Order: sequence, then structure tokens, then C-alpha cells
Amino acid sequence: MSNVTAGVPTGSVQSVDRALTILEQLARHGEAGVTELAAGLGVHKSTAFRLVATLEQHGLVEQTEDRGKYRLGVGLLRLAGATTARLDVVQEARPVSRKLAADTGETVNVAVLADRAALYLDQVAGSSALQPHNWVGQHIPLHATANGKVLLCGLEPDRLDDTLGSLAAYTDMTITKKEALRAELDRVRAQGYAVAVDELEVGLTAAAAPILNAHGDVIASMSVSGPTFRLPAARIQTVVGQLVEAATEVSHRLGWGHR
Amino acid sequence: MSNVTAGVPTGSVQSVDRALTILEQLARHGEAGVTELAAGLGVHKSTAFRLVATLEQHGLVEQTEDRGKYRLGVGLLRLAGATTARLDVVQEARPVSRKLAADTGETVNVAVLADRAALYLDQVAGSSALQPHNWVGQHIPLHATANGKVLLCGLEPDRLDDTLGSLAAYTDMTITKKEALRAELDRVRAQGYAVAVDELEVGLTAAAAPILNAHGDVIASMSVSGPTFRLPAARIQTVVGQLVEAATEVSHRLGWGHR
DNA sequence: CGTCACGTTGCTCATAGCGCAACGATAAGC
DNA sequence: GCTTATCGTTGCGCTATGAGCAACGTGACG
Repeated sequence: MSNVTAGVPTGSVQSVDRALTILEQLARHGEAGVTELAAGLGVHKSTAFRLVATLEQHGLVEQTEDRGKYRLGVGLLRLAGATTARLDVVQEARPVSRKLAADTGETVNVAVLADRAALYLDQVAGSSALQPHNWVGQHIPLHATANGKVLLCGLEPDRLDDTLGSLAAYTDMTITKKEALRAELDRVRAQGYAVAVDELEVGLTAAAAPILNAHGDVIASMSVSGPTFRLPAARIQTVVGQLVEAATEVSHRLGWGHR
Repeated sequence: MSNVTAGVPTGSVQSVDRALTILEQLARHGEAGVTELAAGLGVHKSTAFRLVATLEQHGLVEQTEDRGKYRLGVGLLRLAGATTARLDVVQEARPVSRKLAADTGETVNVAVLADRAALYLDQVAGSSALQPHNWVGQHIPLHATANGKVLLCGLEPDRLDDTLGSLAAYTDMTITKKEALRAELDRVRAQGYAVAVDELEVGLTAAAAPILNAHGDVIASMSVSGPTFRLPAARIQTVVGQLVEAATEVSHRLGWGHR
């Protein structure tokens, strides 16, 4: 295939490439006419028309009315449904969790919100000899863990009160005042991650970051945790960087992406 | 474009058509290799390879490992997200769905009528740990679901016959007689909501209520569904109250009920 | 009533993309 | 461990294919 003129990568089919670019164009701008799409591709409008006509036959685009503009169609939902059917958080997170655990040497967990508690779905042990107990399947209080704080951030503020029960104190560091917790959650939301030092158990430190779905909802939380002496404030900062990157990677795999 | 040999409709681009057929093939079978895809299309495997390569560059498919099979990719999720973002029904319903899911703890769906089936546009999972099947993008039979019954109520009686195909039995509870279905639809219309217990799947219970536009047309349906053991008759009544209120709220947001 | 811009459609030509065959790698079988 | 089969992948040459052109129908606007 010749590739002298434009940026069509080797081994790709030009017309298919253009058709898919049209889909992306429509995803960005919502609606567009044939002429506009043709201009975006740099092709003749008849070319663009035949491409959208083909997309339309497969239900991937639809026109607003007869002789009208085009927009993305419900056929995409059908395809996406087939995608999510074989896509779950644990499966997508696992390779990323492994890498994060290897890079940091600490334990990585993935948790979701369930029945007013954090439910731990997956755990990858760190390389260190000193390992925590296995939390998978356990329900952990929300207000005393990094994961819990992140998951709480995904809730609407008015749902917060009934989700939280009484804020039991597990250590001296546990946040037990609702006002203090709200302030903490605001901080978590702002910085994009949560940290908990000695709040559930003395000597246990954890950091957590949100995992988002295609709609931007917080559907899970990923954490790195270890003994406090191995995770001092200075090291937390570097670990958080890796953690946020990993969580973002998983979010992308689940379809999250800003445009 | 000549169309002497095969069933390529007039005005469509062959290679694009083939590429999209590959997507549909992957949606059906989950995973497939180049050779398999080529066989499905009736083309040479090199042709199929270039098509999937192009799809891969746009993130619509991905290979399981190097030199492995292909499956649908996350790019589809982003496109689907952009699709629903443009649908004002989903846009308006989403916050309400969230609240309803949180209040009931069960899964909330929004569906519309499309191609003689219920097309699920959006889903918000309940707080319960066990995640139900993700229905988004799926086409579900109309006569065996609460959503389907509600959507059927929005049709004129004479359009009912051609919209309904044969009433397949999915369980012992499925309504298979047209007369029984008509009676059921009258009941749904009268009470303003529909219930389906074990009609699509044994152990699955759902309730649904209509979403109306400014003209009072039924444009979508909102449902709450969960395991039958968690939704006994007694609880259904309270859930239906919340559901109808939520659906009405969405209808108002869409301009229904001038006040 | 004219003009303009839109989406749509025959027509023709060259080029894009198809089939072919060969390659490297992997896995299975004797 | 060597053969064999099958997979995904890649150069190559020919031709069906799809791109561009220009014209058409339609609706909006002044």
C-alpha cells in the first residue's frame, strides 16, 4: 500500500481509517453534516457521504432527520455492551496491580463500595517479606481507610449520611467527626488520591486512587499499603505518583478518557 | 459502484462494510483470530488482517497477546459514552437513576424501543456486591420484561402486532399468549408501571415505569431489577413507589407536564 | 423569485486494496 | 528433537474498487 501522501500508517486500509475517523469526529462534536465531515478528513464530500452511508447501514451513525446531519448511533451501544460483557474491574486491573506491586514492593488492593463498607475484590502481595493478611472478600469500614475515602468521594453528598454509620474509632488517628471527614473528602477529591496513616490499625499506612468508568463514575478504588515505617511521608509522595498512574491506566482500559 | 457479485448495498464502501462486519462478528463470538474472521467474511486472511489492523489503530479492537486472537477494544466504550452523552434521555435520567439505585440498593436501567426490542441505554449498579449482568447495548425481548411491557404501552394498538414477533417462552412465567399480553398491557397502562417476576429468567424480578416527553409520549422506560428473593411482593410495592417517582422526575426534566 | 448551501447520485479513471504466496514463529505429534 | 501443521504477518502485482468530479433535487433565506 502506498503511503506517500498522507499519514496513513503502513498496513492500514484507507477507507476504513477514514470511516473510523468520522466516528471519532462525531464523538467529539456530537453532530456534523457530510460537508463538514469531508472538510475534516480533507476529502470530497461524496467520499464522506459514502462512508457515513456505510456506517449508517450498520447502525453506528444515524441522521437526525431526512436530509439532516449525522450523529453517533445506537449500534455503538450494542458493540460496547458486548465489550463490557467480558470486561470487569478485577480482570483489567490485575496486570496493572501486579506491575504496581512489583514497582513499589508493597501490597496492592482493589476495592468497591458494597453495603456501607469497602469490599476488597483483589489483592497482589508486595515483594517484601512482611506481608499483611489477605483482605479479599472482607468488608472494611469506609472512614478509616484510604480506599474507603476514595469510594466515598464517588457518592453524592446527600447519600453520604446514610452510607456512613457511626464513625467508630479504631486508633487515635481515626477520623471520628463527620465535619472532619467531610473536609478530608474534599481534600481527597481535590488532589485525586487519599492517604490513611495509622487510621485503621497502628503501623499500617495506605494510599488509594479512584478507578473510573466511561461515564467518569468512581466504580472502584486501588490502593498501595504497607507498614508505616516503610511508607514515611517522603516515600508516600513517590508511591502516590505510581499509584495514580496505575489507577488511571485501569480507568482507560474501562473506557474512561477525556476529550 | 458495481454490485454484481455479492450483497453489498448500493452506495456503500466495501472495505468499511467488511470492517464493521468484523466488529459485529467479534461482538457475537467474543474472540476470533484473523483466519477465522477471514472465513466469516469470505475473504483472504491478509485482507482480514489489514482490516483488523486498522480497527486496532483506532482502539476498536485489541489482541489478547502478541500474535494472539482479537477482541473488541475500549475505544468502543469511549464512542458509546459519547453516544449516550448526546442522548438527553440518558443525560437527564442519570442523576435520578443513581439516586434510585442508591435508595433501593438494586440495579437501575433505562431502555428505549428499537428494532422490535428493548435497547438498554444506561445502567447504574445497585449497592449490592454481586453485580448483575450488564445489559447496556443489548436487545431484550419486549414481552418478557418489565421495561418491554412499559414500552409496548407507548405504541398504538395497531402497531402492536407487527412490533411483536412470536412470543417466545423463556421461563414458565413468560406470557406467550397475545390475549394475555394485551390484558397485561391494559393493567400496566392503568396502574402506571409494570412488573415482571421470573418471566425472562428464573430468579430475576424487575419493575418498570414510563418516561414521558413534553407531548406525553412514552419515549423510554426506567426499571429497578434484582434477584427475586430480594424483591418479594411486599417490597415491590415500596420500590414501585420510588421508581414511579423517579421516572416522573425524569419526565418533568424532559418537559412533561407544563406547570 | 433568485440564490445559496445542503445532502445525494451517475460517471469515469487511477489508485487503493485485494488475493497470492512466502515468511517466521509457535504448538502439537510421532 | 525433528517434522508438520497452523497461526499471524508482510512484499508484490493486478484489477476491482472507491475517490473525485459535476450535476441534481431540495429546502432556507432574503
